[in-house]
Amino acid sequence: MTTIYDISKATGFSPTTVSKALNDYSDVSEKTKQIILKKASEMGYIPNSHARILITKKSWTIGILFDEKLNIGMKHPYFNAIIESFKENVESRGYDLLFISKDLGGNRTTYLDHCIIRGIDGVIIITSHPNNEQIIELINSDFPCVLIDNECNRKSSIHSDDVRGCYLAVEYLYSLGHRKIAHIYGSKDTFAGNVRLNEFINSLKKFNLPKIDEYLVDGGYFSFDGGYNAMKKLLELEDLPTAVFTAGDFMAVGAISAIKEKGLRVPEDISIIGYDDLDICKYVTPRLTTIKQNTDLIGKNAADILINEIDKKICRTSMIIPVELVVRDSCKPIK
Amino acid sequence: MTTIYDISKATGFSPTTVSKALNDYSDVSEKTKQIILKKASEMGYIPNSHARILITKKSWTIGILFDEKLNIGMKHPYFNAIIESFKENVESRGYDLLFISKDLGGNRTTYLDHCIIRGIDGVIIITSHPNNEQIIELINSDFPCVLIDNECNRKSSIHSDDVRGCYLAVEYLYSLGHRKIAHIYGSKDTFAGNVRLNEFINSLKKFNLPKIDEYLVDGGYFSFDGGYNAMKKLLELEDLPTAVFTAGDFMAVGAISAIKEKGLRVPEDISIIGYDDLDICKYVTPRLTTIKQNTDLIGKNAADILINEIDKKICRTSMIIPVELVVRDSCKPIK
DNA sequence: TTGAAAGCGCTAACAA
DNA sequence: TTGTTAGCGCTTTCAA
Repeated sequence: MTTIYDISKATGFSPTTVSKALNDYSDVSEKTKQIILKKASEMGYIPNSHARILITKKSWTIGILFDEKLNIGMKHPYFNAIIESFKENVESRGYDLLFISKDLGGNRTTYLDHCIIRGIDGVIIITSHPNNEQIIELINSDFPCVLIDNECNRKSSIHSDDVRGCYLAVEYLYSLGHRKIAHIYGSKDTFAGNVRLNEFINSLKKFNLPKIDEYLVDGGYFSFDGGYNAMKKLLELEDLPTAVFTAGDFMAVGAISAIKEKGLRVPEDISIIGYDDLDICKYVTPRLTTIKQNTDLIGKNAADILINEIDKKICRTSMIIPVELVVRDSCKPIK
Repeated sequence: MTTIYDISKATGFSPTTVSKALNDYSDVSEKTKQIILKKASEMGYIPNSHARILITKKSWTIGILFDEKLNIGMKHPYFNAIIESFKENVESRGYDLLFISKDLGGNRTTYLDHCIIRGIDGVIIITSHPNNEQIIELINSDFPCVLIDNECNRKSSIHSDDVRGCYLAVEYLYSLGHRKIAHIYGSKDTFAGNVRLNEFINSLKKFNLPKIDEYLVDGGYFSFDGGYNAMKKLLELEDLPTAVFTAGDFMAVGAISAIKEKGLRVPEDISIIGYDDLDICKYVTPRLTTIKQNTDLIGKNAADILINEIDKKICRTSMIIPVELVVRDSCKPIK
């Protein structure tokens, strides 16, 4: 391990000057800088970030707190897409990404403690249960945070324009002539599940469609099985809906599966529209019509917001990202 | 920021004793320990990992080097599943996961330098291009590494039993009566693409089936489009294969799409078998028969191998994980 | 333009 | 069982 002291000895300059040269400070002569840089390279010098962080208090690390109920962790394509976009953006600005767990070095720690212990500069929170005690502790602290797919008056947040998304879905189905529209909603424990359910109901009103309680079914935590089971309930009704809007694509695929099993066809008998625009939409049969969430923009802007907060340029931002209708093959005009 | 000095002053014990109490050393009296712990808690003491790492040289951090050509980064479900399993395992042993990029703090660094600067304890490498200069530098260093889905005589590695996987695929198709079996292979740049192509050919031999060059088509980097385009080429042949083995599930789904587009049916006209067992297999039509790679075991064991290496218990391990045939609906006996 | 001294927060020898 | 001293590798005053 070469240190700046080794370089100091080898070049005859003081450690201070070596440090300055290495960090490209202006108060070192060009000549000295070149000598030091050359020697450092020869000696294979590699800095030690911990020593540096200890004194500068800046770790160039952003934490990622990923905690969701589907319990498939990183396998969830929607969150993954956001994380990927977030990661690209923060990395290009020189930050590393560190996963924040509840354990560290074999000891139990809270999320907030973990962030402080590691000296990270900020944290992005992706969670399906924002009422978790530890998450609340973090949100109530003055640690730089951005919440994804949530809202909160203490911290910055970013999510899709679900008001518009739900409206677009209902409007599209309405324009195809559907009047009996059901909704498989995501668990009311979740921000997205709640908002989309409310906005679905609001959108019905806008088109003067009645709210029918039997047409509102809980699809759980946005999974295939949740959608499948919810659709089965809908299929037991006397008066079947002609279209179903699901709060997530996985649930839509599950619903389609239940419909097929019953011997009915999508979209001939029942139209289905999803939410998210996961890759899978293109690969299922029929290809899924859906509301696209722009994961690229969500991740990218989450990074901007967080870094601005870290740099103390901005205190708090709430951002809403546009959605769009993606028409494929799972909806059809009513006969 | 409370430090051990603050606690030292508040309790009257020396910083050393405070440190020992906080770290649960045995040479502190129980009474003293309790006093210190109580005070620490009162004062809201939270340790500083950087100061600790600086002296102990152990960061309780594992790097993850994720670099693949499909260029969808974390969105790839196969690698994600492995990372998720790996993450769970290392976290439960007290390690954090840090993504290793090529930049740090705004400066360009190589992967190896990045690992050293951050003082991480080890790194897991997931890459589709192991011949990258920087990857080679890392592999040739004495930094603790585990390669996923690759082999290398310098470092530990773990991957699926592709020899058996390809055999199982061919055996299954053979048992259904198929004799004209094509293979859409993954790019020869990749470890998996190469091995599976070779083992497909070896398996043909075992069943005395001829190797037909036109039946071997490059599907690129395991993508839907790659499989789609490769299948289109196969469909132009005079003498169509009755079954196609693809080196990845995405390519299989792409191939199915091309077949349907041509007006043929899967599995009635052409049987398709994939590789990976991604979630998507269950959701496409027909549900995809495939060779399952055990991502849970790969991730879990990768963690074990790496941690054993970090703890200097074992120098190097090469591990091969069993695969299995998962029969669904995309293959059919030949008439 | 350069360097001496101090210290970030912690742990590890060693002595008491 | 407790404390003294030194130092991990670096940056930051401040003086020369």
